[in-house]
Amino acid sequence: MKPLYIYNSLTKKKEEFKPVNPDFVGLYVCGPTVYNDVHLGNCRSFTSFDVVYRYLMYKGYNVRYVRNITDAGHLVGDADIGAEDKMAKTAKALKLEPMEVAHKYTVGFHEMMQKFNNLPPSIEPRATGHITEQIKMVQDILANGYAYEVDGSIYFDTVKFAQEKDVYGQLSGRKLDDMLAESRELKNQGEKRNPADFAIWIKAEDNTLQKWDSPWGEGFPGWHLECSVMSTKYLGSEFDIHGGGEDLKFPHHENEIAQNCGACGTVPVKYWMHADMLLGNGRKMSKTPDPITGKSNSVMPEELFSGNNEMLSKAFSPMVVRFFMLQAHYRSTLDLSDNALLAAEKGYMRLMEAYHTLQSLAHEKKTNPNDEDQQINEALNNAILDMDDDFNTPKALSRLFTLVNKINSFKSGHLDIHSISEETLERMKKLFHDFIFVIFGLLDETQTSSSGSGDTLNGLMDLILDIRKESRVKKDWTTSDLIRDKLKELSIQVKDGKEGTTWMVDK
RNA sequence: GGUCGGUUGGCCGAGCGGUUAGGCAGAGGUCUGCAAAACCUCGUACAGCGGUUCAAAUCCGCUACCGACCUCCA
Repeated sequence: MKPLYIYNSLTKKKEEFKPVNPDFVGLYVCGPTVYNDVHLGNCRSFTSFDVVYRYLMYKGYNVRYVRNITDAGHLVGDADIGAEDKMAKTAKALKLEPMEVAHKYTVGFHEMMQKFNNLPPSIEPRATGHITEQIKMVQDILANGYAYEVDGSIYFDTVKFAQEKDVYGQLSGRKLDDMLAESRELKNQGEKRNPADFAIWIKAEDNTLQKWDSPWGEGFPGWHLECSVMSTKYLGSEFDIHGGGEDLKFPHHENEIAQNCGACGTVPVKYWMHADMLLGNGRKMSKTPDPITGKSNSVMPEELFSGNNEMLSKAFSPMVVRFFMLQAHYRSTLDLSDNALLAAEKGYMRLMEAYHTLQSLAHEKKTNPNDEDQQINEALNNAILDMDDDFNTPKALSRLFTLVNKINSFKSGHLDIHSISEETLERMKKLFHDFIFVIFGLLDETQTSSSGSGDTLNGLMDLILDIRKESRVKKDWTTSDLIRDKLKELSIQVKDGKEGTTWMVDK
């Protein structure tokens, strides 16, 4: 296996990936809090990690991919000063049971992941399904002296932890002293001994909707706890990769590390990966309304698929959006705009068309050695090296497009197919397929080829194009152009080539 | 205010010391009955200023602008 390099947010360096247990990979990704519909920004980061998951498997690793569903304990604001629970807020607003809210948005989330062709994780644990384990971890942390109880709530003692373990702040690049100095006068620290402390178990009020019995009375777990608990439970106290959005780095992931370390003394994750944000109007796409404009800049996936959004000139299909995301590196911000999506759509169609063309190329086993052969193999090799270099999908995609050019040239006869060996052609067919469908996870949304049989549309198109062919032979341009123009109106593009006419459904 | 990151041609985006991706749009050409598609050719972009170097979009410094995190967000 060729080495894989991953940029590790913890060390801020690219490092060679070496799994804790050879051939097995534990991958944990922070999932959604199911109190609201997923927006496109969420989809981007889940798609980024879907490619990571796919590529690890493609390399031959046996991957256990755990992605949680947060359905409890996620607060808006500070726990100690009476903040609102996200689940409860929605439940009250919609007059639903919290479990109903969770279910509704979990179903919606799954549907959306499917539309984007993201593979389901191996395990998708829920916070509410792991209350016992969370209580146990709170107890462990208490037993190790890194937490304290105040009136039925348990707080993580960040200051003590930071003093005793040289771990806190490493991931987010924060110094606890700085944090203390600046936040001293700003915040109401309530029950906490220190503003940097955070709740790991929160005492329930009378009107709290989701609450469980614990040694400290009725309450519910703190937000960061579920990830610590569930990653440990399913992947062990030390596992390979933990992914999430850049915005989760602090405080969520930093606190996660603190909890794990506070409970069992070890740092949980070898490689931290953070996906950068999707931008809308130059700003992070967020469900939370902008405090100045009062408007959310988030684009909902449905709006994209329907075109029902003022930013968009038309509808875009999920695979076009996926392609659009693949054209940027996961660690870069990505700017969504109508123009960019339009460009992605063209590129996606071109790639898919070339894929079909490639599959139809035949070789007569006679070879005139040429450097085309070498160029093609080089592009294929490089595409793999690009993926090995921190999952560089845009670069790998660019290699594919150099092949698109070759493929079209072979078809049109500008290049002789026999300037490459049969092995190279077969290798290109195989890898081109693998990249598009297996690694990038794209689906073929194009309707093509008159070669397909049995299909009504294909049959009709064969018939129509036959009639058109007849009229062209008779130089009846009026009829042939009428057919072409009317089909165009129906979004079917007719393409006359040297070896006959093909067609495709335009987006 | 603190911490971190970004600024690449008309747009989106790779590259992160020398060989100057890719997609889209644009110009010219080939092909075509005409188009479209495809193919060929073209555009010399790296925020500004200074420095290091034989060599900088890439390293260092300063300035400007933008953003993320520091409250909840993927």
